[in-house]
Amino acid sequence: MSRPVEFDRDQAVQKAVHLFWQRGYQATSLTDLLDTMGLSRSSFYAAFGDKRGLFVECLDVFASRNQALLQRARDRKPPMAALRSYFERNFGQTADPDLHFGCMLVNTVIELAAIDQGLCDLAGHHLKIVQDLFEACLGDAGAEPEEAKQAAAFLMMVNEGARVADRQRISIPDQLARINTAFGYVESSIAYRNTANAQL
Amino acid sequence: MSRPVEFDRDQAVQKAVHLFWQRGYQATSLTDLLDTMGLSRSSFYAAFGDKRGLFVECLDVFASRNQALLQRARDRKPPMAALRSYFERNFGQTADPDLHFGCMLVNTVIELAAIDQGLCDLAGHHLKIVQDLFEACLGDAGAEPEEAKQAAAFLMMVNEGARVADRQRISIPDQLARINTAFGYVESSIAYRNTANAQL
DNA sequence: ATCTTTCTGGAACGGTAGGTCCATAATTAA
DNA sequence: TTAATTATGGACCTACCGTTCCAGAAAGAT
Repeated sequence: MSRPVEFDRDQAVQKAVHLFWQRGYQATSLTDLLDTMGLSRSSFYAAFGDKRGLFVECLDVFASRNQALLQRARDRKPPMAALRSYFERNFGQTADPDLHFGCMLVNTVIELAAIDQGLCDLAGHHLKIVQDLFEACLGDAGAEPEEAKQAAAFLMMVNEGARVADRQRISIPDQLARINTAFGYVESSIAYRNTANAQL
Repeated sequence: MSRPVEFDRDQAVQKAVHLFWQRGYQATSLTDLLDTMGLSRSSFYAAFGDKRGLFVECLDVFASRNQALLQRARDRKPPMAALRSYFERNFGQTADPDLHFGCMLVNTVIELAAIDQGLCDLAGHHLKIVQDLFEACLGDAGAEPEEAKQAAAFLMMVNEGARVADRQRISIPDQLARINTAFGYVESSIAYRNTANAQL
């Protein structure tokens, strides 16, 4: 009974993610969303509640895609290589400026810190999960627990910093060089620790 | 002849800086600004042109204060200590959450990247000047030119990353630990280079 | 074919945004 | 004291914001 929904919900959310990712929360108007998602006001409110509700859903989608990216690399490569590929893939992949929007989670934290604490905390929560993944990789790579925690926090700081430069359209070689510098530091630190332990 | 301006322009700009720093460009309404700065709409438009014009002025004020902070430290301390104090002062100074707004330049880059390229570029320009100051300090500390450039880019990435966490109200000890980790990496790298050179 | 249910497009809502304008108040020079 | 000039407060403007609502279109069940 009754008429079925005409639009593809998942696909509509994907497009919304792209828009929010690019322009942020405040600068994305409902009209922009409706045009991009290709549905009418009524359908929108019936399906998503309101703009903020859709944004929450988009944050979740973005975060789980992001986590899956790292998790898949972790399943397929040695731990440090997986970490590196996560960074390099996020930043060096393409020269198309239309794909350099930084990280939606980082963007959200910055834009909404003083505006909407709930959304900011949600984004922070997702970032924390990624940081935990960093820590797990570092543990796999032979870092001791305390060192893994410290290095993971450091890598998250690097990640966040890189995302800022990403939005400034830094050149890809410069970006990769910076990431390489950071990884060089971390790896030599772990290697040193491993060597020292081996000598005990 | 004629009636003089009643408000203190510099003081009004200071208050505007604080507001924009905290809330960003879009979320700060003209009404907010007028209330905080304590002047009327007419006076505002006569003195600053429009909201965007005031924001440009605020970016400049913020940037020059920021540069002066580092420059003064550089005049008074050894170069690496000056760098460190810049980071520690920006992040560890106070537990008052009302002072942890990150960096207005970083916030601007993130918020306005896809919205107002002119403002984003202006903020990026100011950040580049700070990065050049980093490079100069590292040169003073004995890093070779190429290494100084690389490490300065790295430190800017750290700076930007730290600002993101700052907006998430990360605890001060955690923040200082991350900064300490980053500086440990840089310093040991430079020290290693210096030692290796000495052995030639 | 009809009934029922649900989705859909678009008009309309109150609120607020940034910006303009003008009558009035305040000040200095003569 | 008066004339000239400029700052000021506040009403007003248009445009757009997110949201609500409703009449009507579309589709499944019988």
